[in-house]
Amino acid sequence: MPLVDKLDRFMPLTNAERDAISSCIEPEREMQAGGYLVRQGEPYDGSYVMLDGWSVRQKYLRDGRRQVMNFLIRGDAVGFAATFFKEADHSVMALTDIVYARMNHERLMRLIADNPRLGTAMFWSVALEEAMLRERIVGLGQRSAREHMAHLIMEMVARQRHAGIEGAAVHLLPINQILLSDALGISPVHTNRTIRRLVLDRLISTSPRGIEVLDEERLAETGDFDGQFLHEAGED
Amino acid sequence: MPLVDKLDRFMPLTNAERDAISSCIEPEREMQAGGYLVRQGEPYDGSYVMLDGWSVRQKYLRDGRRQVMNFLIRGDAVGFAATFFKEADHSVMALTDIVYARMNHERLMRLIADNPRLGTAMFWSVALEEAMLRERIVGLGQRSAREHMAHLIMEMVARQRHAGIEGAAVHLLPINQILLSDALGISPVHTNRTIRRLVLDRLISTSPRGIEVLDEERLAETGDFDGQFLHEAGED
DNA sequence: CGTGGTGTTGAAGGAAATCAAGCCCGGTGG
DNA sequence: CCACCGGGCTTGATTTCCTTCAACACCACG
Repeated sequence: MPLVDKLDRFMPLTNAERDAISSCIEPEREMQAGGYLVRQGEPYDGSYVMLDGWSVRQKYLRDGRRQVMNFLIRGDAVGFAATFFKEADHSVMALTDIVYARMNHERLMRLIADNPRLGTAMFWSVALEEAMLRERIVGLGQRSAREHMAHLIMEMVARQRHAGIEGAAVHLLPINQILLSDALGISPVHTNRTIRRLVLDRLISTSPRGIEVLDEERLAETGDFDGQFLHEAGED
Repeated sequence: MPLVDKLDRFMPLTNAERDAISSCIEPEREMQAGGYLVRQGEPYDGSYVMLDGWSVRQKYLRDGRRQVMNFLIRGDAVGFAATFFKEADHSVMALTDIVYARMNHERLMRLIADNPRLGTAMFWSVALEEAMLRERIVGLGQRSAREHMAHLIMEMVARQRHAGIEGAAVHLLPINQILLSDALGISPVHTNRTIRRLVLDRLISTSPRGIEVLDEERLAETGDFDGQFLHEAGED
């Protein structure tokens, strides 16, 4: 199970622990691109795990502007900490057709109570999400469009790799330029120019299906990306 | 205890629960302005609660640029979820002389195991932190300097009010313009001009000690601030 | 009475937004 | 079959916001 694998990356779990978490995951469901896992302004319906496909976490302002917080892939949890809020302050929308599962929250909380190690692992997962938000803040606040874009692409490559998504699909992002511009906080036109320049410099290439990374090393360099913030290796 | 009061705002706690949490808080300590609770690149030393004064959560890039994530006041937890990381990806620095306390993390985790309601409350606190980070992302990505500044000031006013900091001090922020510029992701010069314009419009006033809010309603309006994201009222 | 940190303001330059036009391509319908 | 349409991508020209550079005022402090 993707979530179990993700936690295992941080803290090797016993088989019993793996089974325990898995037992909180309800049967798989599917959703079409454009569907919502969480709707801004409405109550949380529960918490979920992404099993396949891409989603986006985004927030609309009253006047229609949109900010993309993050992209979600296999193994990412949705609304785990936030279910306690009475209504969602942002949305989570399926970007492609996705496979996901509901988590039985009560059961999970009970398991955490019985096994503190699982609690630690879940807290780690929440802290990881926070670290990614902080990285987006740094990108938006301090980095130029070019740096920020390079950083975001590298982040997605690294996350997909961690999630065990390998092969040709690794580098392809199902993200169009409008979406990307709302993630980087810049206009679509400027997004396009920035992409073109990265292509010209042979750092990435584009195709109708998305962006492909050509030179990871130089892309990481231009984005000042080091992956440390993903806390790849666990503490112990 | 400020942390207890904060959790209590979300989910009314029994006296036993209040005592339980308080029992995890070690004796008060003090730190001078400029000291560090968490140092970027070094291991977490533990987790803390702010009891008085102001701190700032910030991250430095390799080339010296700095981004401020957030300001911390009474009742805010530091490093609660993140202690599990092997090293900190950001710093928390005392902005004024502060009073704080260490949390006994193991004991707290054990209490959470024994009382799921406490776990829920702690998760809520973490989710609240996340919500504030998301709001900073929206501000940096979509709002103009003027909107963002108005929003940030209103956020700090609301948070201080929630933390029970009343009276004349409510509106005064011990934040200089350089710090503010690193929070808003703009240059110090532009920060100054933006402040001046807010003063000219009689939304705020400045004094050697900081910023004072003159017209909360119009300031909230120009910042598109609604406070919903602070999830003031608990779910039930 | 210098000295350094902070705030303020003007002028010039640059990064990104906006406005505008045209392209490619897949879908749809006459 | 082809005309038409719309969504996404691309590029040029102009404008706006913000940065950078520079100078100076203020004040706490040694």
